[in-house]
Amino acid sequence: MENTAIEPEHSESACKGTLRPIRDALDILNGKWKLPIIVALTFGEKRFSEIAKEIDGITDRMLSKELQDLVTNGLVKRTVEETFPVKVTYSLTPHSKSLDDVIESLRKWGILHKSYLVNRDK
Amino acid sequence: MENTAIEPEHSESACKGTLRPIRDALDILNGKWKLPIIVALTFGEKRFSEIAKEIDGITDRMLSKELQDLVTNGLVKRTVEETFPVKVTYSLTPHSKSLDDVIESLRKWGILHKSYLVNRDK
DNA sequence: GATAGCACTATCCTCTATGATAGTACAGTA
DNA sequence: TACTGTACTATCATAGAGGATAGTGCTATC
Repeated sequence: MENTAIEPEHSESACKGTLRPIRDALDILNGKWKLPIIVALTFGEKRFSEIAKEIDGITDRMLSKELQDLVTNGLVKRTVEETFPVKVTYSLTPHSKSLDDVIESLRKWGILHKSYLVNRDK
Repeated sequence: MENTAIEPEHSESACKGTLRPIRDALDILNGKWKLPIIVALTFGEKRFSEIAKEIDGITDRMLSKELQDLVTNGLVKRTVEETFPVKVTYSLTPHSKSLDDVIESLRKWGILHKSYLVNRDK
């Protein structure tokens, strides 16, 4: 057993190295609503009910919870204007703007996938 | 009430138009494992157990199930070599290669997010 | 003969994401 | 006075994602 396919135990595989940041990203962006919420806010700051109106099917409960998550992770800023009644506004942070490429590539791929399905099913 | 902010009911908001393909994409790529599996296969075709080795934490059951999903959606090709014993190989399809941009942007953002966290917490 | 690898499948179980519904406190409007 | 809008929170329920464990039929290896 002098040379049973020596594994490079010192340097992990390139694959694992690539996988790590991707899994980190997915941990933050997981779920059905986080990216849609961020996308909605790329069109400008919005109030709670305005976001709800843009995203079909989301419930108040989900929107509230996901917004909190996003604020905690530094991806959304919550601003309260001390008027009567208070006005609450949500907007993107510089950090969430760095998601532009992710969003754009996902959008393009969504379109591509749809046309793929059309071609396949005919 | 002659002009109470007429909504453009004919043309939906730009926001909703952008959201649709993104939600389509997320529907296909959802879950913890699909993208990691595709990433693993970008490093070349692999056998079942080889994929399992690259992706920490995945169980056989999940890998099997997710691979089936991916094959169904045209994102992975399953090849059986009729040797003894049979050798099963998984590889990407041309269509899944169109995910390159998504994966690369996600990888970059994962790295960026990590350094964001480091800067924020100090 | 025992064990290990391969590519799975079958059960069972738990937990979390998501959904449905209702309620709150206040203000403005008809 | 009744209703609506705003920005939520609370409670309850459920489907399904995901995990743990074991088994299968075959072969190759110790």
